[in-house]
Amino acid sequence: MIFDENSCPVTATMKVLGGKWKAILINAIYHTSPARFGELRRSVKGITQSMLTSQLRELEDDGIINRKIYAEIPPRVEYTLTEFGLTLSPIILSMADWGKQYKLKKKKQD
Amino acid sequence: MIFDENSCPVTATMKVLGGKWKAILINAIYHTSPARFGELRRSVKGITQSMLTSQLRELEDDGIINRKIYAEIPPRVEYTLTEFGLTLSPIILSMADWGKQYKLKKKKQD
DNA sequence: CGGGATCCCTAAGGATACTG
DNA sequence: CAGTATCCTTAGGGATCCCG
Repeated sequence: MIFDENSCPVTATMKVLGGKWKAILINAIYHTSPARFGELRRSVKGITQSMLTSQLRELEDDGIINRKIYAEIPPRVEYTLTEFGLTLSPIILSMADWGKQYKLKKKKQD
Repeated sequence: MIFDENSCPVTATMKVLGGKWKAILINAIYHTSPARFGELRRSVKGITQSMLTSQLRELEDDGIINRKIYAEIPPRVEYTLTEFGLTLSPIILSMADWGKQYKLKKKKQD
């Protein structure tokens, strides 16, 4: 069997939620919907403004999240998962599950 | 709610199957078990020997795959998923599923 | 408040040659 | 056959400053 990087659907998924921040951002928006920009910046520990902006844009381009702008002063922007983004939740939730098991396993090794 | 990079189980999972090759390698070994080194090098298109070696080592260190060495000439090494590695299959399979939907969606956008 | 623009640096990834 | 060992390139990520 041939596993081509460009045709592999698993790799396609990894491109969408890969990198250091996307999975955690999807998870955060999933639990904090709607989520404001500053709210995410505070709750997602360690992320910089520029990374938060760029990752949110890429998620938006991929159809995972919605960006709703309110014409107010001061400005307000709210992020929510799209319907398509919600189809990721089984993956995110099972990843969260597995991550917990993995941490337990790691502790035993020490 | 606080989402800490170091405590987030989703991030922990991403560290295990993140990067360019690990998810596709797990998928490949899942479908080609036991998988020999050269076999993987041929079937996983585009991967180099050094990347294949390093990624397999990291997966082994994480307890995802087994590495069985046969004391033969010429040498033979077989890789299989561990029991713990098999617990990843729901994630991998749902990622494969989702990736297909994502590709369909992308095509429509063009 | 929610960004954009710019510059910078490390680490992930890749190419090549050699070996038990 | 299944790797090591080196060297090299790039892009992911980060810091800082500026703006409507």
